[in-house]
Amino acid sequence: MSEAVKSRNPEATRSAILDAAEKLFIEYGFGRVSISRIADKAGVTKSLIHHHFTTKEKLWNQVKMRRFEAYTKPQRDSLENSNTDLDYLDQSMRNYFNFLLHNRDLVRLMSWVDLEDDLDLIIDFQDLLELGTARLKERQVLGEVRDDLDPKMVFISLINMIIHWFKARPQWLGAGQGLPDTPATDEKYLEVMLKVFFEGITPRKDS
Amino acid sequence: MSEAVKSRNPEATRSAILDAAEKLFIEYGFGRVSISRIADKAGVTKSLIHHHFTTKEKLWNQVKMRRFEAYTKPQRDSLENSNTDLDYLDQSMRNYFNFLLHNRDLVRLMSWVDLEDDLDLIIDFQDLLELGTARLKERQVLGEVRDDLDPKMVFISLINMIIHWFKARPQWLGAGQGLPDTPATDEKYLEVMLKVFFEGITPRKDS
DNA sequence: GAGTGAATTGACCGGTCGACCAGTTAGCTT
DNA sequence: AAGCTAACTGGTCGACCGGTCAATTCACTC
Repeated sequence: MSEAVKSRNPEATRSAILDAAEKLFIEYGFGRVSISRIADKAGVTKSLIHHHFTTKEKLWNQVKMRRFEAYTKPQRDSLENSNTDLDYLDQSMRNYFNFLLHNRDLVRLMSWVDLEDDLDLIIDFQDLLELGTARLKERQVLGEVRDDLDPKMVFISLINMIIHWFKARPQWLGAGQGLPDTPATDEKYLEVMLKVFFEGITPRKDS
Repeated sequence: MSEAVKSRNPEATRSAILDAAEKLFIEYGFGRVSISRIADKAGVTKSLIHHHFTTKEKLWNQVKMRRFEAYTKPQRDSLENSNTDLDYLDQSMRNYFNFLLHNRDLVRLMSWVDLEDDLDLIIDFQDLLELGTARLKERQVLGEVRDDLDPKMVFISLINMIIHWFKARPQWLGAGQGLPDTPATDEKYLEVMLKVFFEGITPRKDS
């Protein structure tokens, strides 16, 4: 113990509890995780968790909030950025894809949240939807995007193609057979998806 | 009681239990549902559930199996069908979309299963992936589908666009604001998605 | 350095969990 | 009608659940 460690550090224990809870909740889901288990993993007494978070349900909320805020904020910033030509959109999608690739536990968390009905968290997604739609509309008036497509729906189907790749990834890659679980597979999906998407939204000159 | 009802009907009680368990598991997830609750809903004693299914985990497996078999079988039949021109593919996708639209609890069940790691169920999906890919390949050699696209990935992104619409539907439609929760919204998404998809996979003549 | 309030502890609560088991009952075979 | 097997019941088990509480310990202020 060369470092002088404060024997009391409420903020550190708080986040230690949140870290442990996050890992367990994401892995097993709220219902299958007990407070004692979280306490063990965090190296803390059960009562201390109740002291800091009152109830299991509230702890779960804090876990979700903390993680989602770190997610939606940079996402929103990115969408609010001014430059939105198609090359930039392409790059944004790649960024988003790679972000989820390296934050698969976040995707899992989103899946759990989908299955509950947490109204608080939905609002953030509405914001993102509005922003993304606005960006697509800008391109539409410039004639770079087919004008017979509702931009809102285009944005949603785009997001769906990306997110659901990671949500259902174990299913497609699973069981050894089928697709190999390598970065190359992710890359291949990304390329095909982008090709289909951009070819699909840009207007045709022929026929 | 005009009907003569057998006082013992093991097959009926079995499926009564399965029905009750299915509804509860799909709604709240495995971890949040207790055997007693299932017993109550099924109008049956707790012990009887253990008699028929031994353990809670095994009951959950039976629930999943029963529901997924009823799902994958017609799906496989449809994909094995001979006619596979693009119009037919279009119709298949509409059918699949509408099927999920009227079986949203099945989508929920799929979401729960995604979050666990049930290796048994994955195999069925592998089969469907192979079949769908083969169908797309047939069209590719005929020049109806761009040949720079990996058919496997095309099929996956197609499925992703459909399934994830229903998985994330509450999120997009939620909170009152945003998109209205009406059949018209589903219809609109379907149309945009199909337009983008077909435009995206067919070869261009220009440039 | 006395006092104060939050951090932390361990013991404990009633309730419910999944599972088990001994015993009863009904439907079938012969 | 006897006998057997599977369906079904009620009671009970120990473990663990989420949550509470009183008591202790520490870091800080004045």
